[in-house]
Amino acid sequence: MAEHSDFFERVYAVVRQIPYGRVTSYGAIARAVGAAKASRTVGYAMNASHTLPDVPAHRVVNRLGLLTGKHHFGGMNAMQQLLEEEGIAVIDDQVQDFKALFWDPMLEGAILHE
DNA sequence: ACCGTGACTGACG
DNA sequence: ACGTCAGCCACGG
Repeated sequence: MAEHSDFFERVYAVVRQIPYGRVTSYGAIARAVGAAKASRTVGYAMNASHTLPDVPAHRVVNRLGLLTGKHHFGGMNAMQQLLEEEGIAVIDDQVQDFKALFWDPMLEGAILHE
């Protein structure tokens, strides 16, 4: 009874595992779900994730650490504010010390076994 | 089933 | 290092 596509479910499952105060990239999630080339679709799935409370989409940025999707949060600074609440410094839509805050689902073994 | 869109990424100049 | 182009996958009309 998958109401949503399996692809979406896998994406949400990974995003939910993003630790507090950490961030990851769409590409990293895409690879974790087995679709490395579908990074764009990951963002698409995030757009529909607003219906799910356990999907911290604000912790998902592009591979450069830029808040490319902040515009989809309704407010201009909504995404940035959420990140700063977790102790993540964001300047000019750029996550500071992004490399250190980056959380790789593949490295953490958060991959879902089908 | 075809075409357009998109919260991306990698390669090239 | 920065800007631009093309490729890629999934969803909606």
